Amino acid sequence: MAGPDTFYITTAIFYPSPAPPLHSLYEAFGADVLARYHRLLGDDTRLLTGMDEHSAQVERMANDSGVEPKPMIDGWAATWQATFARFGVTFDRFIRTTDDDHVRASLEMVRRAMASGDIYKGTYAGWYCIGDNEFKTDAQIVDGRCPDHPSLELQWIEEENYFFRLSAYQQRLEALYRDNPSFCEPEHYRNEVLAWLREGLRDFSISRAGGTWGIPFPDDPEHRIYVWFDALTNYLTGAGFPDDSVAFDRWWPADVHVIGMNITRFHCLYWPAMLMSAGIELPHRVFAHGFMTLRGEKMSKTRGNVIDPDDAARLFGIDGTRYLALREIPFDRGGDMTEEGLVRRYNSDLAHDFGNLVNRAVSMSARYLDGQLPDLGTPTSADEALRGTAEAMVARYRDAMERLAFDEALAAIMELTRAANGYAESQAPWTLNKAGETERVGQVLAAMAEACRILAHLMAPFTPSAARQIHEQLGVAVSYDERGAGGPGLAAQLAWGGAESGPRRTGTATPVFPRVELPDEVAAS
RNA sequence: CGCGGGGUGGAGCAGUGGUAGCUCGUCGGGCUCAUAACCCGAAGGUCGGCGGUUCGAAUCCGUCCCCCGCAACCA
Repeated sequence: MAGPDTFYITTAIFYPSPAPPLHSLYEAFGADVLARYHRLLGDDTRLLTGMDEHSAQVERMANDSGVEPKPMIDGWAATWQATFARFGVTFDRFIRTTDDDHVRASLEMVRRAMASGDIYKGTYAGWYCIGDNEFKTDAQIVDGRCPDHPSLELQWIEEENYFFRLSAYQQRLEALYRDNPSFCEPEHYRNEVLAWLREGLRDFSISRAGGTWGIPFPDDPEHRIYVWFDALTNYLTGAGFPDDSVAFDRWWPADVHVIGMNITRFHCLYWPAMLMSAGIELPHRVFAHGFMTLRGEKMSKTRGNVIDPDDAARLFGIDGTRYLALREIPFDRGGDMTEEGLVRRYNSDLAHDFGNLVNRAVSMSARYLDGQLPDLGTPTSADEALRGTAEAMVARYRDAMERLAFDEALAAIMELTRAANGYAESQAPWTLNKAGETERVGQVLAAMAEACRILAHLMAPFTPSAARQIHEQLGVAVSYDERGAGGPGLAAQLAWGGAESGPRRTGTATPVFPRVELPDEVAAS
């Protein structure tokens, strides 16, 4: 491992809709925090996200509206990209499965599977709804009918399809999980995958006949490539496959695919088999995150309880929204949220504990020291204790970040924050100032500012613009860019008394996370 | 018996054999630098039920009950 390491992160590609709801952004937040963290570490980092555009639903919606699918989703994709960017998601590419290079990548993957003898023509049989123009699985059928078109008789249709020989990969996938169980994390979702593996793998259909929306199957234009060889392949396209071998060698294999827990079957069984068939290295790991619920209910369009991220941002700001999503909903298992809980968490963590800590340090520095912050000086035992807590929390944070345990990383931040507030209380610089002990006042405020400087670095992946504002108020010259790249490396920045600390002039104390009130209409609902 | 996850003080969680911890909330006190913030202390749990193993179980075994996810617009 010489030179800067590369780190390639992907999100799943999202199912098309006019604009992203908060629960889709949740996955992007997690991936972005990880990307920013790796940039801060000094890794050469790439974040890929995008949209899965070749769905029957898209074709149908376009037909219903009397428009072509492509122009319709061009607008949707533009909105998604703009929203992601607005919420600070620093993707390097927003891939669309209609992109030309992606079409080439998908075709190449099918060709390679064919060359390996893993594709054959078989019969796909099932109940077909002429209202949806799509096959329905048993579980989708209610009382023998399509729930969306109960007046129509389902048709039993047998169709010639191409199949991928997943069954041939049973032993190789078993070996994969035996030798490298962390390929799929966290463990509770891996257990489910292992259970599927024990049940035995069945070949899956990779084409659909008819239709014009989708990538034509190689040498058989009557068929379109069905979702798997189209969607999953995006991770390769995003790394340069198949045209740019220099980029591909650099980025592939991906370090982590961040996905939702509903698609582990495809990423943890189908995908590695497809890559084995194509003779391509496997990604290092697939990380499945849990889902967020609102007041105990799954978010869905039908229930009408999806959250518009801009509504959240109006109340909590972009940074606050990012923070709350990852703090309230443990990434590895999901969780429930309520409006009251979010407001309480925001005020408690960001406004009252963290924001207020920074505000106390900066305003006392201005008031007692005329903004001239001295060096840390010779530490007292209280100073040493604060430093010890800082070092312990940095270690805990880094361990948690490696595991994508963002809620734990944030808990470590809050523990250091509380320790710093306690330090302020016990050292009482306001009392020292009255007693004229100006040297000790400077030392205490320098220690508080040092804790804040480190805390802002730890917060930076989660709340990038707030972290920047805090560093400005502390008088710290940040050397990394808006995306978190180009700094001196996190190890140096996080050391107590390390890079970017020392004597300096502090700025004006301005609340970075103003307290918020629960809006009446939300409180009443 | 489809497959997974989970049931711990008011809420959300940690805790895989040996005095039950954390955050929020509640109550009391302190401080006054600060965003009516901060700090300290207290109350509150027979760890879903029953049975078993053990000197000793939230923690191991058995069984039962309940909730959630895996299939549907949806991450």
